[in-house]
Amino acid sequence: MPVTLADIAREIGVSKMTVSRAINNNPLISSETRARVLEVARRMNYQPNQHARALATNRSYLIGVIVPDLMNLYFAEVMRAIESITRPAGFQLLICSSDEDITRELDEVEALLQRTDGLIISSVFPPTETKPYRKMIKDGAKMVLVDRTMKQLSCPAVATDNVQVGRLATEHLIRLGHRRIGHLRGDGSSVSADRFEGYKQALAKRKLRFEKNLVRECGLLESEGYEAMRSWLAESEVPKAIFAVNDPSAIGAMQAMEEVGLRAGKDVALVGAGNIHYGAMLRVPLTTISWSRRDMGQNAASLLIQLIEGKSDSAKPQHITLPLELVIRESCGARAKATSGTRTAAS
Amino acid sequence: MPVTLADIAREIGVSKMTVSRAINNNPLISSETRARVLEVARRMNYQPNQHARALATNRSYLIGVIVPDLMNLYFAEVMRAIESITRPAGFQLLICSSDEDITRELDEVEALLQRTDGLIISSVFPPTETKPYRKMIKDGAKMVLVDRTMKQLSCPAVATDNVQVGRLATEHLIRLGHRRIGHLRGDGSSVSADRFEGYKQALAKRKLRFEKNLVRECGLLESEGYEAMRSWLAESEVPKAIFAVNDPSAIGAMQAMEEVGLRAGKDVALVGAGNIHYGAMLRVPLTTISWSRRDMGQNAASLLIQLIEGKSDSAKPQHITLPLELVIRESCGARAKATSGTRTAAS
DNA sequence: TGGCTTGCTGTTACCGGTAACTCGCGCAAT
DNA sequence: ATTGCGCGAGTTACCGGTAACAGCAAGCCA
Repeated sequence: MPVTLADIAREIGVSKMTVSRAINNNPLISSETRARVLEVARRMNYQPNQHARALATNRSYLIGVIVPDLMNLYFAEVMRAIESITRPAGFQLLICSSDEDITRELDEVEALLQRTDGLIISSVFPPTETKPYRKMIKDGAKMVLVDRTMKQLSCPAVATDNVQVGRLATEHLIRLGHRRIGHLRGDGSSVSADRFEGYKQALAKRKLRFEKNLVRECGLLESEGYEAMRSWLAESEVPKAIFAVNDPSAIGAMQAMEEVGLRAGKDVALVGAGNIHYGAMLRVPLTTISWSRRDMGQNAASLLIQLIEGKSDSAKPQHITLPLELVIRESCGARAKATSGTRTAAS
Repeated sequence: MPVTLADIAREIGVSKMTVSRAINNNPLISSETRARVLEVARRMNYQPNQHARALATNRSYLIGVIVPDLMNLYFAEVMRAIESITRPAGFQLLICSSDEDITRELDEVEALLQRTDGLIISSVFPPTETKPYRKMIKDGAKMVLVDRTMKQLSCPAVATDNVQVGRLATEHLIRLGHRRIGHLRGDGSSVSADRFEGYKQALAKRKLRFEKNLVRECGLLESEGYEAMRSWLAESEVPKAIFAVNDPSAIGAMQAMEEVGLRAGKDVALVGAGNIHYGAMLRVPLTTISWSRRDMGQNAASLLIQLIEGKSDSAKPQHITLPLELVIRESCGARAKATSGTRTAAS
């Protein structure tokens, strides 16, 4: 049904190849012929078959993106930034969500590798389990890690120093006078582990004792933050200051607190991480650690395109670390004047 | 580099076709042969080339989704619902954002039609301009409209009755005692037009005069709601009650109000539409009109899959309209007791 | 005039699958 | 013994592009 190169060729009386060359702006063709072909192509509403093209050239001009959670606006911002680079470069995005699930992530990755030129992954994998990815990279898979990285993996990556994230958040709470500081510690992913490590380092630096029962397991989803805080509230005394592994979990925790009449910033000092879009507009504006989602996405996209175009030295993959800043709002109890929060550059 | 059917065939000493049949569970093959093939395929880590398959079968198992705004969590919820249906059916999603831009939407649609089996579109087009889509559908394009529909287009669609949305919101404000009700009226899209129409109908029904200067042009993005309200505040008196075309614009307007010391729910009664995720958690929880994003996405996905599988009667495309409810929170000034808001079924 | 570029176009084969048809063989029925 | 049938596997062609090479006329120089 759709028009093919052959149809156009027949119509004008030239070969398929000539038409192909005209369409692709190949210089080995006279400008009159090209003009004629393009005119007819337009008239017949020719649309190249992308699958055929991909099969012949082994390039699909598709980039796969795997994020852990579509409902986390943090990733929406990163994707938007990715798109701002890939789109002008002629790539389209195949976006998938792993829903913070390892098995699902692996499924997605394997499916996407077949149909894309490369992947941008925010991986849910624990930092130790790099085997599957190691293998894929050895087999020539082109991928870039973003936000959630695996240090031992020889693969370009864009992230923040998550140990530093944990330290900044915890130190801020210590500075506010708190001595018993709790932590909602996320899952087994590298981000969670690193932020937890930063939390411990901050305590150690100020000679505060690390208490195991001040740390609660919790996922990275808002719903998980909510559940974690609910059970914490039900089971024991909750500390007066808490660093939550990320903004969604902090927001979930905040909700659970409100349900029992506790208010963040007054009864419990709360700090998150990620600076998601609605953080400043919440009932209690969220104090958080911030970094540029735009730089994150744009850098990741550029790195991947370099990989795809073969313009990067694959011997030593580039790792980009983004600078952090502390954004002080009300949830930590240090009332900020400006609505948008006081920003303190760091690291 | 990657393993192909031919490699496996050579390895075992059978034909490509036999391998293909084994992989695709074709019954015309002995179970011993199949077992042997599958074993070798697994051992060699065979991954079928999707482009070749798509070229040969004219099926890509890709579904394109075009939404107006990735940062609007409303659409994140819809996409998630779409995925919950398409994924088990074996399709992957190619997600694009039109950024509320007509030209860009058309670009995306044309690009996606080439590589997908069908599209789910939340169209930014004004309801009158249906020509491009009409043509594509005539040419056999498979598409389903979601949320933003075009009534004159013969194409399956899932949406709400947006006139009703405008009426419910406006009537609620009237019920609260307001007589001069303003409206942030969105753009030229059908949703905006319909909600505006509902606003006017509600006024007419209560014999309230429609005042042109109580209606302000505004887009559907949060930033546009913010800008619209800012200039409104700068230029003239803002009415004591406002129906904003959707939640993001309402939230943007709320921010602009806060900047000049006005508080939604106290100084100005504000109602949005869409019930986005953070609506209940905002500094001033947002009163809104709600409908199921889950049903919306799931229905749209099912309709499209029916279209693709050829199981639907394409003569009369199905239109699904979702029921509405009013969710009363604080921004309208009617203080609700429960945090989650009072829900009133309607329509 | 012959040989050599140069510039444009055509030919052939191939990318990696699949549809549709063909073929050979064993076995039951005639 | 012949026929017919069904099963399992192979052959061939094609999906719609593109790479690589071949061909061919005009133009230039010796």
